[in-house]
Amino acid sequence: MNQGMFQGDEGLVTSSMGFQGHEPTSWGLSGNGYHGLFRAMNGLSAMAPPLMLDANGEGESGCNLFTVAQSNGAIGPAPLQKMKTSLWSLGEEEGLGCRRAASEDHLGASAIKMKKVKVRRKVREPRFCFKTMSDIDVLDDGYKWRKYGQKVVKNTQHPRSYYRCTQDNCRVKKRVERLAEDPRMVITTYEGRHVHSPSHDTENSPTSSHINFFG
DNA sequence: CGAATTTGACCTGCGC
DNA sequence: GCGCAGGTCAAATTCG
Repeated sequence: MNQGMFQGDEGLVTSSMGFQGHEPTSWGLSGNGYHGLFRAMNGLSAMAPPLMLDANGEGESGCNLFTVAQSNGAIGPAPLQKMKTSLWSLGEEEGLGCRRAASEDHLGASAIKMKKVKVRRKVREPRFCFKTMSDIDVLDDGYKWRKYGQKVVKNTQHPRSYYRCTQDNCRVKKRVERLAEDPRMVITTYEGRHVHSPSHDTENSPTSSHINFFG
């Protein structure tokens, strides 16, 4: 598959994924070495950087990680019969659906381009993406998103959607697109860190799995 | 009626 | 330098 990723052992997640509205702690898993995935999925809701992909000492900051999980749970508002999710962190130049890493620079700079300030952001926002076999495009990850654009990218018949966190002064963005080779697969790419907690992550998180990592 | 989405235009960077 | 491709803006439209 993608270069720069290593394919991890496969395992099964028999509960819902780390999206809101579901039991975040009732992870079921076969196989071992997947604690990192759990942390990652929880971190997902909290918009954790890739370095959160460590729990058992596996996975390090900036590492490339690829693992596969499967869920029978219902995700988001629409019940899914079956969901298959792959999660990986993105290295510096890594990106699925990203034609070139430089576009990320462009992405970062675009936020201020309207001010005619030609300062290229040196600091890349942490970003990672995961692949989900799902009928719905936008999974409920606990945050509120506003769509601000849609674009048909080359060599794909499905448009890519651009979302921004609706929270004030939270500049997290995500892109959602379907895999060209397999339209059943939804690729969600998160960029940035939330500066707040998930919008409806209050009662169903007894272990406070959605940690705010941003202090 | 306000919020969210849609969609075409525009901007920027990269490759040729 | 030009064209292409991706990302964003913002006015128009739709939705709740």
